[in-house]
Amino acid sequence: MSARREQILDVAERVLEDVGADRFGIGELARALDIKPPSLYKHFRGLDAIVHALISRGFVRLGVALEGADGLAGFAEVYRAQALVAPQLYCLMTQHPLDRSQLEPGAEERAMRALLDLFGESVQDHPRARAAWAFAHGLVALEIAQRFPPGADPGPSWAVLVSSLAPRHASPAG
Amino acid sequence: MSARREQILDVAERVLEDVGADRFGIGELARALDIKPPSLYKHFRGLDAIVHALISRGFVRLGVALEGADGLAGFAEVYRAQALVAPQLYCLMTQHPLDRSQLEPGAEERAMRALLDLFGESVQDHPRARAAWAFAHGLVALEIAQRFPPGADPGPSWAVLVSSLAPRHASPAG
DNA sequence: GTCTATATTGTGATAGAC
DNA sequence: GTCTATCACAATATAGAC
Repeated sequence: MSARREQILDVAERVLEDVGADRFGIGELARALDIKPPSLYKHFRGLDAIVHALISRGFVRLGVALEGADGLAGFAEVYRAQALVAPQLYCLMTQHPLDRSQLEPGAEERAMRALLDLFGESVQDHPRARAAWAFAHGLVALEIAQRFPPGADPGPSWAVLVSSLAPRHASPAG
Repeated sequence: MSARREQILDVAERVLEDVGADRFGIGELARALDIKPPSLYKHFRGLDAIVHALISRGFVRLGVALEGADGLAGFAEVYRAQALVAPQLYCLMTQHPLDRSQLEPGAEERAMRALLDLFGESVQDHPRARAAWAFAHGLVALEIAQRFPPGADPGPSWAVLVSSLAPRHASPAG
C-alpha cells in the first residue's frame, strides 16, 4: 500500500468522525485533503473501497488492542476505549452486514480471534464469548447513540458486565 | 391522526424492511403506495416526519410488549422477538441519537418505563437495567448485522444473558 | 498525482391545477 | 387526495489534458 493511500485514509478517518457516516463521501474527503474529488480515483476504486479500507484498519487496530488485554476487566476496558477512539468508524464496523470480499484479508479475523482467545477458543461453539462481545457491543453502541441520560456514567453498567460474566466456579476450559 | 396516515405508515414500515434504511425514501414509499411522491406531502411534512412517526410507533409497540413480559427470561424473549419483527425499524430506533422533538410525546418513555419496571425502578440510578438492556441490544444488533456465523444459533448466548444477570441472592430492591 | 469538464443519477421538496 | 411540472441540489464516477 502506497504512502499516499495511508495518508488519505488517515485524513478519511478524521473526516468520518467529524461529519458522521452519512455525510462522509468523496466530496468531503477531497475538500479535507484540499484536492478535487476526481483525484481520489487515482488511489482508490471508489467510495466503497475507501470505506472498506477504513473498516479493515479498524478491525486490525481492535485486534491488536485486544491481544494486549488481560482478563474480563481488561477486555471491557480495551473494547470500550477502542470503540470510543473512533465511534463513527466503530459503527461502520458493526452496524451493517459486512461485504467481506472488499475487506483486507485477515483483518476481521484478527479482531475475532483476539476476542475468542480471551474467552477460550477450544470449545466447539462460543456462546460465552459471543455473549460477552454482545454485552460490550451493546454498551458502546448505546453510549455512542446517546441513549443513556446526558450526565449518566456508563461505568457501573460496565462493572455489571465484568461481575456478571466472571466465572464463578473454575469451569473447565474444554 | 387520520386513517390515511396510519395506512401510509403501515406501508412505510413494510417498505423500510424490504429495501433497508438507506434506500428508504419518498420515492420508494410513493411507488409502494402507487401514488406520486408529491402526494405524500399532503399527509406528512417530509421524510423526517415519516421516519420519526415510524420510530414513535416502534417505541410504543415495544413498550406494550415489554409490559407483558415476566421476569428476565420473559424480557429476553419479548425484546428479541420485537426487534426481529421489524429489524430495520429497530435499527432506526436505536442506532442514531434521537431527535426527541420530532417523536410522538411519551412514545420513547413508554418503552423505557416498561424496561425499568422490569428491573425495579426505585433506585436512583439504573446500572443493572441499563446493563440488561445493553446486553439484549448487543445481541439483537449483532444478529441483525449478521455477525454470528451463518448457521449459529443465538439461543445459547441469550441463555447466558438470563443466567448471568439473574439475581443470585435476593437483593433488596432499594 | 492533480486538474477541468462532464455525465449520470438521485434526492427531497414546492407550486398550483384538478 | 392526487396529479403534472419543476426546482435545487448533491452524489459518485469517467475521460482526458497536464
